[in-house]
Amino acid sequence: MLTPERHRIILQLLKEKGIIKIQEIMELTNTSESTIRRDLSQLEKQKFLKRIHGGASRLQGKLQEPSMVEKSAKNLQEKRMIAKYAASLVEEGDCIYLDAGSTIFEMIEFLHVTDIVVVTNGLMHVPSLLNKDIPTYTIGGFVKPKTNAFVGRGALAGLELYRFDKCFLGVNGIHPQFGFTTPDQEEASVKHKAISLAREAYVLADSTKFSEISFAKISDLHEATIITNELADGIEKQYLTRTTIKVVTA
Amino acid sequence: MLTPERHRIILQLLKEKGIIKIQEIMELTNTSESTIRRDLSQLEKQKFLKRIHGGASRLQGKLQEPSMVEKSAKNLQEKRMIAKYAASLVEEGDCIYLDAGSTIFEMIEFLHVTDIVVVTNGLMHVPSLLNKDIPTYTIGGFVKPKTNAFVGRGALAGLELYRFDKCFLGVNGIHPQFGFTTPDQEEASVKHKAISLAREAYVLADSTKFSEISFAKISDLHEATIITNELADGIEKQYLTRTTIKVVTA
DNA sequence: TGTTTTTGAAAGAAAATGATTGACTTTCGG
DNA sequence: CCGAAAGTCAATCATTTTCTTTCAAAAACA
Repeated sequence: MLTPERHRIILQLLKEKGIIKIQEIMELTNTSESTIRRDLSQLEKQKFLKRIHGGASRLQGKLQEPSMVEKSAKNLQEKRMIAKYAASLVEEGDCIYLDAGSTIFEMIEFLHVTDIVVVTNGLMHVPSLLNKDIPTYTIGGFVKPKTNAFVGRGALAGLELYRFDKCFLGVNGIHPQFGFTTPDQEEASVKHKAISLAREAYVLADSTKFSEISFAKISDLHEATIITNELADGIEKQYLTRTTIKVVTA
Repeated sequence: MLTPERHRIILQLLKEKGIIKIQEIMELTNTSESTIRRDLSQLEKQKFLKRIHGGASRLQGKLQEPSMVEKSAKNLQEKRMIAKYAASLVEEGDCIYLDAGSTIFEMIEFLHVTDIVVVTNGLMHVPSLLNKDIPTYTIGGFVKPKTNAFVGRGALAGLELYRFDKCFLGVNGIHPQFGFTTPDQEEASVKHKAISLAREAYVLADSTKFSEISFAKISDLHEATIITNELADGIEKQYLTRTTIKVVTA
């Protein structure tokens, strides 16, 4: 077994389980303890994981944003359901804004209308959009390394050039009092501005985002319609007086 | 078995499995280890795969492959020479502009300074720049499908936000009378504006571009220094009175 | 025919691996 | 709290595998 393959397996396991023991990896890869130790050392140096006594753990402190790859493996099914519904809202002739992030990314494959224009701040979205022959604009600005999102002054100025029929956003926290929040202040500014430039704004969020609060506020709840997969019991009331929620079920 | 056939098999295997060992390929193609190694080296140089200890692996940057892979290996060599020299002009602390296009793309791997800022209109350049931990800005705007370059009103507005120490451009035609030209008018506008925003402008062009005229004019020759690999006999005079040319030799 | 390109083999360099050693951590019973 | 047993760790070494370079034979080409 080649080294990169082992690394891939280790990261995959880590993504699924959060913590792994050296013993487990040894059995799965049929290699010696020494080799696994070396692997873990390398991966730690590259900031892919954190070594702990007896194995390794995912590095994802609460302060840290999960990177794009980690996110995309998690809750993929739910995300796709939500994304599919959101995509169905897009109508012929629309000009839409697609936020960066993996949930919004899933929307692209479900976009079956042909005569639309898309503006996005997600670098990763562009190839997929072009593949579908969708005219695509980006807002420009600083490229945030971890998420590949355009942010900053350039992004805000770029946004200012456009107006949208609909905008679709991802967020990290949804809270009745504190509204929509996300860890990065720069990204929050972009999202906020996007909402203000659209006739209709939609926030795509799986159920885990409810009652969460992140650092930077994007806007109040009433400024966007929430699309989610389920609502925890008893929390409906707090939200439904403040905004519209669409629950998508399989 | 012919070389292109082997290459096809290798790429096919790679697409299916993600990682392949040299041993496997040897058995499948009935050729020697040396030959496979040579194949892998070539394919790596053309950015089709990544060599790893024991075999090869698919390169995952989805953004980096698409239409850019249509370059002959010989032309690539010249481009890389030109690109390498251009990259050596970048100094610590510079803010530089990198035009879209494959020649400029080759510059990135030769950028060995750490404290620089890059602005680009090339979507494909961004992942490579981020890989090298270089702070990267894009100018935004419409994404031209064929070249993945940002163009149009949004791109011009995005450019306006920045000023550069140096800008590096690709062109299609260089002519003493008609100046620098390129087929797409929108791209010409962006290139023209980039030149006007930079203290020093450089045009990277292999020798085949000389005496060519394309549709849209970018600027006169004197507005940029030309970096090329060779000068056809007898044409020096026509150019050297009008601009500066740096000829890079192996 | 002579020239260039492609191929396979061989030698030494480099990298990856597994086992071993002694030091360090954790656990758990007293 | 202590100390011993069990588990884990970094460092090192010998072995194996893989890599690069070089050279000459074979093949393709003019």
